[in-house]
Amino acid sequence: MLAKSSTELVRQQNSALVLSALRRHGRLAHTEISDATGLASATISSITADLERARIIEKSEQQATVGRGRPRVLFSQRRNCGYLITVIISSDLIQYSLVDYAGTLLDRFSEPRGEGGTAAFLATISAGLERAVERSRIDRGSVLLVSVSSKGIAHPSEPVLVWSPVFGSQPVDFAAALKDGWHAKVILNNETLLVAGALLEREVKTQGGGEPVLAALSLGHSIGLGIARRVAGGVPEISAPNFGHMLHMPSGGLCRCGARGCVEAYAGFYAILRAAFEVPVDTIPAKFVPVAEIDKIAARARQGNRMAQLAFRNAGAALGYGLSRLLSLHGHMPVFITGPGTRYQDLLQAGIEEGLAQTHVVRLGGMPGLTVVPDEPSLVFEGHLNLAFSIVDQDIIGSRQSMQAAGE
Amino acid sequence: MLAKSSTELVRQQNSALVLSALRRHGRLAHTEISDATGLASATISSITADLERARIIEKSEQQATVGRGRPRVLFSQRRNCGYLITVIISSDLIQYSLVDYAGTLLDRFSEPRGEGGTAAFLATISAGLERAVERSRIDRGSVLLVSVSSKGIAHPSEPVLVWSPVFGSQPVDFAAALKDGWHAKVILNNETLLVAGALLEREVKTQGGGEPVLAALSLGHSIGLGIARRVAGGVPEISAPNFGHMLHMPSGGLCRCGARGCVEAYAGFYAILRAAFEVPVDTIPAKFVPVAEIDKIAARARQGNRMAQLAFRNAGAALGYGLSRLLSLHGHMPVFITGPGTRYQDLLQAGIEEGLAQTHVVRLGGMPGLTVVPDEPSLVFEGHLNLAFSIVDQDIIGSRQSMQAAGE
DNA sequence: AGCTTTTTTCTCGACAGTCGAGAAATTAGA
DNA sequence: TCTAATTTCTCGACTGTCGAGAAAAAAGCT
Repeated sequence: MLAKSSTELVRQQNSALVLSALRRHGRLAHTEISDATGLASATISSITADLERARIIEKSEQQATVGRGRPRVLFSQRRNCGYLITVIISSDLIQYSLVDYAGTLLDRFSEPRGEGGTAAFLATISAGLERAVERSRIDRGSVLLVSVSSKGIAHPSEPVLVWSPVFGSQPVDFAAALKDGWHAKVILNNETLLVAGALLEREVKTQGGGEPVLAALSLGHSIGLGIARRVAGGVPEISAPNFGHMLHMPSGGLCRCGARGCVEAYAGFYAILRAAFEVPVDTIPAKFVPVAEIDKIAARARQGNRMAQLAFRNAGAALGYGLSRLLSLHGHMPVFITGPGTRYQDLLQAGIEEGLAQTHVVRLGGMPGLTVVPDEPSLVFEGHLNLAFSIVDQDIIGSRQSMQAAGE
Repeated sequence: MLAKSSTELVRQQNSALVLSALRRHGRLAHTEISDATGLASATISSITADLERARIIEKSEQQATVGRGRPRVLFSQRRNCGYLITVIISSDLIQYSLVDYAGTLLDRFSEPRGEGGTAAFLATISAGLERAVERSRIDRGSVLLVSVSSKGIAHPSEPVLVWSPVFGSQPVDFAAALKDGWHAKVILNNETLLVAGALLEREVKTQGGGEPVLAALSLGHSIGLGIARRVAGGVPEISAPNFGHMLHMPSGGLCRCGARGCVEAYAGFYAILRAAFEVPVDTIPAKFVPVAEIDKIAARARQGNRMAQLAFRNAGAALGYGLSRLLSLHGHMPVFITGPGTRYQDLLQAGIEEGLAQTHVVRLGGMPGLTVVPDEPSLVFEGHLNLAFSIVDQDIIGSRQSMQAAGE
């Protein structure tokens, strides 16, 4: 069923367009906004006047005043229009970042994630959020959005972690981490989904004509995958399929998730460890493997140790077969590999390519582009900002009465 | 990048809404359209007046005149506003159907698809299309759309068959089947994609609140899969992943496509034949297997023949593992099984469930709904109409100047 | 038959939004 | 001080949606 349209929705859409142009380029003049959005100059006047009245954007006083003619007035987001907190959960740490509405990082700190069940975990996060606002003396009510990322599977609409390596299928509802005084919306996304979104945005920025779809593959203790697709004239579509726990080998090695034969049970760090030491594949996987441990195996492999080489090669093959299935089911697309596992790319590459090579998709469409992108943490943060601000902007514009009221 | 909006687009969107309501319910009164679309009565007046002026819809004279009050005037599509030809290509036949703008079937005939290369094949279709318009004495120029379906992989935007069981990776461009005098747009879609689209539309009609996503699995000589997803307030999103040639078993049985270990090489009719007769899995697959042949094997299996039973069970397992991968990469969704292979469902079922059961997605989300829907041909045709008319309507509305001009 | 009731369609004016054109503003340079 | 250049701002025309109520037309009632 299609949705009906109206003139008000037109204004909403075009306001969003103006804000997103401001996000992308930061601090724009009237004419520049007009060029970037394709809207008529008069429309820009009207929209910016509205947004200014609603205290969402402001004219920045400092103007470079270069060239002749009437000096341009630059618009930018009002910094204290609202705040955003990103919460990046990794296996041992939780990182909190406080960002203002203009997108500048105000504060960042990390805390150990601690032991205990989901309740203790949520309490830790709750405390972390409190600390974040108190350190910068910010009103809880002015935090518009808390954007959480984690490994595992997020509920498609609620901020609930449906499955995670640590808590299994015990659900974690991050909305419960906000106590009284907070009005923020909470969103939760898979970490690699954010990476895919960030990579897509980078592609768009550098060369607009790039392929509008890509996959991000994160290698580490667990295996993450995100897909980002730019659809014509709309908000990009990003998703995080359950790649790490897709079936690789029926009745195969035991996985941390309890099932058998998952991709992760062959390509995760613990699986590489298991294979290198010829431990039976049905032994319970190690909870956590220090990277140094895998580094040692990699060193042995690079010195010619057959068993170590085979461990990496089999891990690569599991990834390659998995990627071939991804391409079969989602269409051909380039793959960007990231995460701590990229340091073993030399040992994995052959297996990955072997796994891909023999399948129908690859024979038909050619080997997909495989690009290593090492700096995962900054991609995750970038992905947080992209996604979070697009939601915040949408929400702010959506609540039109606020704009009307502020106009008084 | 978002697209800019304008008042004209609003009218386009709302006109499309009116036309789609007319498609769904056929022959509606002013008030009914208003109810169905949520638009104000005055807006309906304006839009219907426009569409009538543009000779797209008309008031149907015959009114049931039941109840008191001013009698309602019913609107419906003008039948001769344009025509649509669907071309359904199967392994041995090509079926042509001529449909008028109101959606009523005017003519239908089938022809053998013949032998020879792609050029001869296109010539056959070209002749078939000519025959279709001549039999009904319809002007070639008034055919708005030719909607073609086939097994295989269609190009995402062009009407080009990128890979097919018959022609392999030799491309077939159906646009070339239209000679001079034709102005029709040509679209090509995978057959099972249309089935998925039709099933989704049926779900929407019967119970609006059903899950907004489903997969259609077509079992036969080859294996087809379509996914249909209803996104909030938009046109449904349908796709046809390359499921049949997704990797099932590394270095496995030889497939018709030339690769090894595809799902089809275990679950296609020729694969069941191969397995039942214990032919080595690397023998060249049979070009075509009569259903009677598989029926015989099924009869033997039902009488307790172990080898025949195993052939079906393994086919089922290949499907089950494949479906588990589908659910991993596309999220949990119900599966509708169709095609000639559904007559062996009793023999396949156990294997399918076995393949699904052990994977992480199914352990987490439960066994997906598996529903058998036998009548594939009518689903294919339904899918053609759904998709084709949504495109035709969009095009007609999109060309606004035609509406203005006709208004003179 | 004539009046009332009921239901539907049609019309009008208010309001929101976009656009093009051109006026107003403001600076650099002659 | 004047002119050219450049940007912002404003005005009127146009398109579109909406609510309210007028107009139309059939059924029922007296």
